[in-house]
Amino acid sequence: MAQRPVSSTSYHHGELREALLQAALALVEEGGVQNLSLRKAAQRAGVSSGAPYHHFRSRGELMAALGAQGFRLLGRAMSADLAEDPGEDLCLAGQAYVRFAEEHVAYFRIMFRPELMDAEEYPELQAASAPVFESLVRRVLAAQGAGQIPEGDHERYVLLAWSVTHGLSSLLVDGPLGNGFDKLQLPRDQMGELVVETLMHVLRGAAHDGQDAKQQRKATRKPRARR
Amino acid sequence: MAQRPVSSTSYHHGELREALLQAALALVEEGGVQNLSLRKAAQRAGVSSGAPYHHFRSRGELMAALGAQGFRLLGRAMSADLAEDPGEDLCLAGQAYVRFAEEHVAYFRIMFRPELMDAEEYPELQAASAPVFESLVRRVLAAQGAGQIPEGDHERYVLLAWSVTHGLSSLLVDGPLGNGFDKLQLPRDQMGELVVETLMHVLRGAAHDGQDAKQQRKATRKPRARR
DNA sequence: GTGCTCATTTGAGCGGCGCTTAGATTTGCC
DNA sequence: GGCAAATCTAAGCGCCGCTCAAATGAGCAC
Repeated sequence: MAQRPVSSTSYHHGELREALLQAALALVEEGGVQNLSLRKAAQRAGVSSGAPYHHFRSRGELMAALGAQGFRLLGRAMSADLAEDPGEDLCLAGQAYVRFAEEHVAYFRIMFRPELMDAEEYPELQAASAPVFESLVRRVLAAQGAGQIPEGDHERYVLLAWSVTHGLSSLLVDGPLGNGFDKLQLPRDQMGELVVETLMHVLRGAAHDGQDAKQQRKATRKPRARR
Repeated sequence: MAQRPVSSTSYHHGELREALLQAALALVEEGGVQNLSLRKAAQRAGVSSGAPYHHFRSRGELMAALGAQGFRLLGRAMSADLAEDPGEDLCLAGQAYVRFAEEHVAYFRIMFRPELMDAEEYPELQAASAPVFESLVRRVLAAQGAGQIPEGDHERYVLLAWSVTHGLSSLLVDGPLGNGFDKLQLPRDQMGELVVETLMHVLRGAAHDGQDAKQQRKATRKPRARR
């Protein structure tokens, strides 16, 4: 059963699975997803081209394993910064999402390519990505409870927040051909903070707006009569 | 110079370039980007495996051509619905963006994979995608002028709007492994309308909010003194 | 230690891929 | 009719994912 000899001069590698994952990630970092092949990864790990198939049923399964790693990293990154204020907390999580995409381009590209990993077959992926989504919902509900997001159906705000962070991340990672971004004056590495803050700002504005309207409605019986 | 014999029983195909593009799109629709190979496309068009290279220098160039087609379609889709009200206009354009992604998954997947088309080398792509971005900026400025988006630096709102529509589209197309979406009660085909409307709603709220604050500031000299 | 078992690894091989090249075929133009 | 250019074929190179029989060695019972 090979218990990690670490110095691998032997016939049995011992840590081949980990070595393959590491090599695969490096290959993606160097030349994109298309640069990742099991043969190259095997070569880097110092084994023959057939060896990987004892640890991964297919290239897709290796990609799924990398994707799961990525989701676990993302989850940790989003839980790293905490804030007392629920709105601020949501804000930090969103910014962490975008920062993760910028700093781990290779992971991000793999994570959202379900067609590359014969997804759905690999429950590890589901298990790794579920907490990320759940924490988002939790944060949106908390922010709503604190009156920093308009009341009512929370799902639309979950989807809105997720769309914004994921959209900006995708645009940064798979760039729009340099066509729009280059025309914007904003520096790339500040877009995450700026966009998430802007969204949070307008959400708070709308939340207060709604409260005012409601209070006013209560007082004067005239709905939507602001200003 | 072959002038499209249409009924192609001859040695020269005559419309091979178009036939290849059509076959390639069909292949992506059937099995994703990974299912597209020049050899298969050539076979569908009834020519040998070397023929495509007289019309496309590489697989990437064919993808770039498809991507350019996609951007032109997207541009047309976003200009289809017009509204008098600038805010409503921006809203419709955003919803058209998401609808395009849902209805033309194959195109959408190709358009935002710069690594698949040796992008930057193909000015056709730049030319096709630039108008889409420019129309977005124009609409944001118009909505700002009509007081439906907070004043000031418009770029943050351009980026916000783009991120929302692109993010939701990406999530719908490259699905988050069914992990989050399946837990939401919202029907997939209504997410586009809902999210874009929600964003526009909070933007309007924040815009009015800012106006109120400003007017109040003018009157009472007490900044941010609302409620 | 001896011998057994079985996961691991090898190496050869299959079909498919992107892309190149040499040569056959056709077209448009003079 | 004849010619140059464009188009297409056929063969081939190296790489790919994946499979399989055979070789290897680690762990375990004794």
